[in-house]
Amino acid sequence: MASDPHRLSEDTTRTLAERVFARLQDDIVRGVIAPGSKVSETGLAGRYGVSRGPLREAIRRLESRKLLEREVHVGTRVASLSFADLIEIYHVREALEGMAARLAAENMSAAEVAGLTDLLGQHEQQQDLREDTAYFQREGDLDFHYRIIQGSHNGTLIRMLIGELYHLVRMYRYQFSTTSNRPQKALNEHRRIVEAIEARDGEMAELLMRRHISRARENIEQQAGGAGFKS
Amino acid sequence: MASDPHRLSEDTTRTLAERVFARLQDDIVRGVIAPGSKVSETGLAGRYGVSRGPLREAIRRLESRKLLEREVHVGTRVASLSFADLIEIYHVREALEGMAARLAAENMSAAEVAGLTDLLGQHEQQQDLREDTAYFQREGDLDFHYRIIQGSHNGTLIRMLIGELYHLVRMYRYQFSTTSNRPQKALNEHRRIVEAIEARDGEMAELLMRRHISRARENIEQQAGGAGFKS
DNA sequence: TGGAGCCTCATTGTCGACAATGAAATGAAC
DNA sequence: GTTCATTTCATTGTCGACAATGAGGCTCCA
Repeated sequence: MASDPHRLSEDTTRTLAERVFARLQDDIVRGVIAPGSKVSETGLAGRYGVSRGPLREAIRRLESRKLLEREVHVGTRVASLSFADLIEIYHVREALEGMAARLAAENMSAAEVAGLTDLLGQHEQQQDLREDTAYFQREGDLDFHYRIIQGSHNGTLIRMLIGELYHLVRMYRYQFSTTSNRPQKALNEHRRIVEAIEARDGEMAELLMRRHISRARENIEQQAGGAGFKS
Repeated sequence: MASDPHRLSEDTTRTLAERVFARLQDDIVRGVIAPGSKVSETGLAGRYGVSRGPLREAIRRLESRKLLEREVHVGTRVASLSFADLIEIYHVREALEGMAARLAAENMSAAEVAGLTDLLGQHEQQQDLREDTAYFQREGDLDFHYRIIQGSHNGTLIRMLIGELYHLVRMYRYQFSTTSNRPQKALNEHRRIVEAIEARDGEMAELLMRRHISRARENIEQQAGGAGFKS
């Protein structure tokens, strides 16, 4: 993805509306467009070089993903996660990803399990060398969770988590530049989850995943005082 | 023109796109437009008396709710739930509504609990009188679940369940005209869930709700042979 | 000086027209 | 008669223009 930040790629395979949707979502999640800021249709249309038609479609889709908030006849603004919102999301993640871990332990193919073990090994090596810790925390952690969710082989579950919730989680991470203060602990927890999946122990995988996410939530709750949350 | 049943009401409070969205969703969920049938933008635009602009926005929103399936440059068709899809949804419901029941037991106000008890009383009376059983099964059951979900006071959870999953559940119910063969059992299970909530026993409420939905799923799985599922 | 009402204007909502695409219909070659 | 290429043509994708709405500024009056 080495394209100009403000121009849609010349990829003609997909439709214009889809490209502007992906582009706009990325800009929102990464914080290129400030959370809470108001965006105008004409402004965005100019920014991405499209007319308002495709843009409005993208806005509607982002709206149903809670990345944009619209008020009729007034305007659209980028969502700004409140502390309460984030805690809510983590509670839902706990339930859904716990289920995903259980299903992954039951349904993952041998190749998928091997790939997961591989990924964990890479993370441990990075951690070992003390290199690129920020990368691990920001995207590597998500890769790990993505794999397990995909491994559930439940399309509805995958859609709800990866297709909807995780965009908000990612936006939050960019918004507060969270570099977890517990990377080593998180990595150990990942290790134990993988072991449970390798052993095809669904119950254990669910328990460990729930605890893992629960601890992450508690960590956020503790740090909450300092950060500048919406309210 | 004004008497055309398919024309949108003259309600000018909301925007045209929102009204056509609500209208189209209703027609899809209720099966007025046959599942799996192809719909054209011009056709729908004529049907609802709007131009293609607002209609396309409605289509995009229904698409993200999985009520419509679109193929670029080809067309849009009404979603048709496969058996596997439905089972997936029930698994997700089990996790999410179990959580909702626990949160409801913890967070519902006294007034909300009273209202829930009231609703259950009405259902038991209807059941007792053997009247309107179909109504109970189709909408009354959903009312019960809606209340508990709302009682969780978790906006994200409410959005995912009521804002997204339940439309599919409702569509399935209309599609197969399901008159549950276990209304009395289901009602008893509802009763026990309410008792757990009244006792503020979150763990028990979650357990009972999970079991309730799990049994409903098993019931569907047993009946599956006869019905004409997509594949 | 302060406030109420009016007006202006930027922004959103809606529409019809044109371009691009894919699928069905037509016809020619074997 | 079958198959393949070509050509239509209906349908979707995109655009610019017009209408409607609400926010902010301006004037006027007490």
